[in-house]
Amino acid sequence: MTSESKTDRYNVKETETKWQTFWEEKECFHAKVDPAKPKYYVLEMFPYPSGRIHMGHVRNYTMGDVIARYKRASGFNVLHPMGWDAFGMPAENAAMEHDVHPDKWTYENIATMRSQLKKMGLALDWSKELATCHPGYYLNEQKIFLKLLENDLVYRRRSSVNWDPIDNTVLANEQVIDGLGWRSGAPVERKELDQWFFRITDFSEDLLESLKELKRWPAKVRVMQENWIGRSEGMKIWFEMEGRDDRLQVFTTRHDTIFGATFCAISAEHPLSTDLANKDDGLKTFIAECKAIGTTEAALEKAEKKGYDTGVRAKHPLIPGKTIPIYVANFVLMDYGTGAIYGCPAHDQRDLDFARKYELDVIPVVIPPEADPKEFHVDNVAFTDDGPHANSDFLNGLTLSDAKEAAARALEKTGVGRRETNYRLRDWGISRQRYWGCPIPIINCPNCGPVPVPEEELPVRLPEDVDFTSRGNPLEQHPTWKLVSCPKCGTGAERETDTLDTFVESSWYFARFCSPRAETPVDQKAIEYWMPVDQYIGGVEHAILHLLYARFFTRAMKKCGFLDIEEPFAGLFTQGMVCHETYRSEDGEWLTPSQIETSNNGVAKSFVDGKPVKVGRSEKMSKSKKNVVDPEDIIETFGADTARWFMLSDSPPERDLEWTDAGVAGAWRFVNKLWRLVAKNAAIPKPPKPEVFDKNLRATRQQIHITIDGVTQDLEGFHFNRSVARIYELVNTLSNIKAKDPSGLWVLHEGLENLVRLIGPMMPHLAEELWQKLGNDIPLTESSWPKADKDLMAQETVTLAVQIKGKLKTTIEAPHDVDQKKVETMALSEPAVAAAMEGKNITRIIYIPNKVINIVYG
RNA sequence: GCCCGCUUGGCGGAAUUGGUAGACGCAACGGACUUAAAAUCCGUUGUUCGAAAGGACGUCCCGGUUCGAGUCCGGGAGCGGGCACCA
Repeated sequence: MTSESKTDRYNVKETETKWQTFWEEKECFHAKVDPAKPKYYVLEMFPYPSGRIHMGHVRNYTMGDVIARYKRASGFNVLHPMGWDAFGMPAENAAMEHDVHPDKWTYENIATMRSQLKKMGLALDWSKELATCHPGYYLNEQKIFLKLLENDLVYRRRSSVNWDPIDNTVLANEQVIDGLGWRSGAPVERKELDQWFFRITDFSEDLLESLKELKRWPAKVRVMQENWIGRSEGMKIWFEMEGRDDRLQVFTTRHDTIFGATFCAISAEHPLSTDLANKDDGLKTFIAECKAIGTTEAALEKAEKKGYDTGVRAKHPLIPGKTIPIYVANFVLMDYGTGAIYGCPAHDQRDLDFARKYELDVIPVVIPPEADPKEFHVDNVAFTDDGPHANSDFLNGLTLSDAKEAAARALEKTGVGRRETNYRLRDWGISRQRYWGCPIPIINCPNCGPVPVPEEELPVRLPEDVDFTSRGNPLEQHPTWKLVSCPKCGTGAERETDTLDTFVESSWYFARFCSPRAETPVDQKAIEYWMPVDQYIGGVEHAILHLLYARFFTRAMKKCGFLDIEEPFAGLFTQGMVCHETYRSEDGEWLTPSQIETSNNGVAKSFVDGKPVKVGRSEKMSKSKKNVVDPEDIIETFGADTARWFMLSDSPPERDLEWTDAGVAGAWRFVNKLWRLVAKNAAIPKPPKPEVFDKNLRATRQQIHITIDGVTQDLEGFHFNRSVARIYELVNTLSNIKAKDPSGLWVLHEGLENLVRLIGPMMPHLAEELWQKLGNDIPLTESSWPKADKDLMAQETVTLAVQIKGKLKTTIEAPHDVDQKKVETMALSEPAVAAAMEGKNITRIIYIPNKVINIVYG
């Protein structure tokens, strides 16, 4: 007890509060446009204000903060803002469940989370804080929307939603569980509504091509977006139909297989399906069945592939007199291509499964190179490789690409086909039948149709007096809000009651951060200086939708003259999740980690009732599985620096992190170890620099400078865990400096000063405190990043591996860059090598300087 | 179902371009200090055979390329992310 005197133990609370206050009062992190300085914009994906911050936030913001502080020390003018992605469903759910207004709920959550984030000691510019649910934000979003509308980037069409027939409510995909509504339990139907869309597909090619330029994005994210956009070159082909005047338009990428076409399939939502269903009750029933599947691609793909023969037959475009059946099929998407396909079962697995099920013909038109055209047939595995064509008239013998070309020409010549590039990407549906979102600034007039709300009447504010007890969209239920007169003709009209998808807010907030209080959506001067974001950091789960929407929106804003860049994020880093073991009681109830006691023999018991607990594998921290640790508890007990350090140690940032008590304890021990090491030695003044250093001290200095260099490179490359390991090694070395003569003391001080500067971005409070202890008047936050002395880093000798036939025999010490002859002599005279080589004939020696020498014998 | 990842000791991980696998941390064990405990410090720790010296095996599995493979290629398994209304 008494040995734990004031000098031994680090007073975390006092110190962290001290420096947080200091940074705030001095406005250290307020960013101002300064064209004389190079800028650096660091941004972490802003949080949804769900209530309290979680470990995922701590990890995300710690990483961003390390970059922000490191770049700042390296001389950049850093913008590092924070805000709230404040619109969304949870606020409405809270309103329904706890009778609290979404506005109140959201702002209270923001207040809580802001104070929690402030305790993390982040180098944030809080003066730029914004919340997307604030009218100051959504006013500008409405302005952008209207500009987009003017520029023909917005349109309205019918599109389906998940409809709960009991609650009379549109459901999010998340609210559909196994095809049933989450509250009512009723089977969910697809229902068509008039909805607004952004023309993201206008930019398909550009969004795809520009991915190549995003050099500082993870390759996997670029690949995912590439596949998502899904460019494919193919043909539109028109099939005439027996007994009908219209033609069926299909899209295919395998027009070389046209002679193998044995059926056509159309989507249940295809106009032809609707038309035919009028006279066919069986088809009507089948279409209803299709619409019960749901709207997600996964549900459609997993559903059993089914079809319904419409009885209408399509005429083959190249074989006179041949007709094939037209089916309505549940796996054909109306939104992709033309909503109609032709099937060539022999060369497409899904078509083949379908053909076998409905006993349709299977005609092979491509055969394996060595196969006999007369013998080859397809059973239950489609042949999808390249090969000579057969049973295909003028295509016979041609390879896949030649056959495609020839078929395309023939189809174009007769006017029944046209080459076309198609994209899997669909236009972005932005209508949401919900209250807590940005109102769409449109008035629907019975005479004029949709009319923009005049700019001087913006923002269209959300009404506050809303009722969440009835189901459906509160805006639509509101007695007066929607009743207005048409701005054009003055007759009675209705406001658009749909609100915008919350992805719209997150598609431009990064631009708004540059000038969050500007009267226009963005301020030119600010945006030109700060944009693009130099480093964006967030979860991989956003790899496609959010990031693609933001890329589109930036282009759309450019087209409307708001800004002059295409790509919002020059650098992207996607971090892993924070996981924890899961615990269940004997009766299967989930338990929180704080309810668990683990005894010395490793048996886990419930802290509450002493009963044994089943320890499950580690999973992403989630409320539902209760495997959560509250960051605030950790910060209260161990301080922000400990939490931050733990987040950065061990796990590579792109991978999942396993949260363990032992790991936190280790980080906490290290914080104290550092404090003791520096506090103890800072008391002894630094002597003048000596002329010479002995061998050990030279090695220590070498390590100090290698560490500076290594940590710098690690931070640049997002390898925080590696820099942590280097810092541990340096601390071990510095702790072991025995000689306290002037030269030893000088080196110790050199090491400590640099050490403190290196930990600055990771443990800013402790680093500031130690920096002050070392006698510095200028705060660390205003000090520059250390520079490694390359001369001191040079290695005098290296350890070489000596291998025989690739197997390690021994190692030898040799001068750096020594030539091969000398190494050979040294290696062969090693006893272990000599013994192993006795009587053997050397056939080859491979020498990789400073790494390895490999002796190969006959 | 489709697209994209990941898999290395008891555990988290390191190994910059194909060149000494296991750095660093955690846990465990042994020791020092202490009346005792905590804290701290020192040491051992991939598996296996061996008293030791030393040997063999070893990076999810199977196969290949190479003087040499955790790293490259082909096939497979398990786990995770996304699939357009969760954010």
